[in-house]
Amino acid sequence: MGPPHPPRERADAARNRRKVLDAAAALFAERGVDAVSLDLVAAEAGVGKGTVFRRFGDKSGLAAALLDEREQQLQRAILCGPPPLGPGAPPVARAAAFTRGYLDYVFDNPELVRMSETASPGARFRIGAFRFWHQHLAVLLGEAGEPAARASVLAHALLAPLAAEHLLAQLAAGAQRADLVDGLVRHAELVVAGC
Amino acid sequence: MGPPHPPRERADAARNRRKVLDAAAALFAERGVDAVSLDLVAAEAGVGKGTVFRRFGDKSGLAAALLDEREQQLQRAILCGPPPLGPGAPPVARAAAFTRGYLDYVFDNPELVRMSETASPGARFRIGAFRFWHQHLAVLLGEAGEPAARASVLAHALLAPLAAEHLLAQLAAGAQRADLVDGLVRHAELVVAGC
DNA sequence: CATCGAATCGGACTACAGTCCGCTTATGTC
DNA sequence: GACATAAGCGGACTGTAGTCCGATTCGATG
Repeated sequence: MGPPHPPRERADAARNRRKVLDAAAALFAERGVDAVSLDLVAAEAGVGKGTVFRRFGDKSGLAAALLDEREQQLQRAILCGPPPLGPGAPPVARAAAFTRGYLDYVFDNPELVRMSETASPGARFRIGAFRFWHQHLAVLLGEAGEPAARASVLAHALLAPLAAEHLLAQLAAGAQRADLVDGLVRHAELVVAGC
Repeated sequence: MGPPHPPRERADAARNRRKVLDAAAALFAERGVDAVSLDLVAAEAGVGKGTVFRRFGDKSGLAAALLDEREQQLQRAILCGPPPLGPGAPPVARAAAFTRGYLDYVFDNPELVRMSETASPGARFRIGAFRFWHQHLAVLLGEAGEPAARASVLAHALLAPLAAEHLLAQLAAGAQRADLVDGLVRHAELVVAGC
């Protein structure tokens, strides 16, 4: 058999995706994530509205695409980076390191993360990355001795307070970033240590 | 001085509020919370659109108004009901009882709670009730020995996974309600016990 | 290079959230 | 009971999310 005609992305499609991502990054940085409509992104990118929606679905998909690289970086560090974030350290230390790493990721661009999580209802859980974080924590909890059903729920409990919306709400209420990191790392340690 | 003209609610305003709440309850129950627009609620209630928005702000406000009674019931039980939910029991037991009570409240009407939490961004934290729950847990954590800044963050961490959106996502992913309750009660115990 | 099938494009279109302001109606006073 | 005042009403209006499908462009093939 010859080459199975791998369905490559068309050249114009790739070009348009870049134009949209560049325009979105510029507009988000300039005016703030909330003040930018997808209409505007499309106009600025010089493409039609339908193109933006077909490719990214909604604003949360667009935000997720912009965050993709940073996110994969963290995933790689977990899968094959040095401990305690990567494999090799005990579960409590890995969970604490994950919490720090994830908070760094969120605080890097909180508005964008919030948008990727909340633009459409349940968006956060549909993202592939969420499953990755959840799976990682559930495995750590399993290693620490929790039964599977409970480990899954506790993994959710560890991830829930890391949502950008929660963090931003606490900052807006006057909390310090250092206190958030401190409290959430302790939270992770307490839960994984399991008393 | 005479009576200071207490700004009472006008009779027609009260009548309209009832009409809107009744129409909303009926439509939400019949078609599901998501499939009902406020336009439709206004039409069904026989009032203008502006009336609905002026009084309830948005769909989350309307949902919150419908939940108000059930919510105050839980608040009363915490403030002056019998232990372990009410005062008198040790912090760990009270936090566990709160978790059970709150989950009962959410599972009573999950779609409505989700709407009250997510219709507008950050809605959950603006509701007065959220502050109440947060304060309650922060006090319990303080009694258990946590310093104030950390107690506030941990109280957030206890509340975050109780969001209807999280619970519904887990149910949709196949989790059982009993496992959620079990895991989240344990979560609360672990955090308040503080190792 | 000409042709063809299919993937992609783009903007008109629908529906909804939320605002605004001239009109109506209730309430308290004489 | 009539009046003055302010609170409340309601629907027209604006801007955005998201859909849809006829027109266009791509890339492979002979």
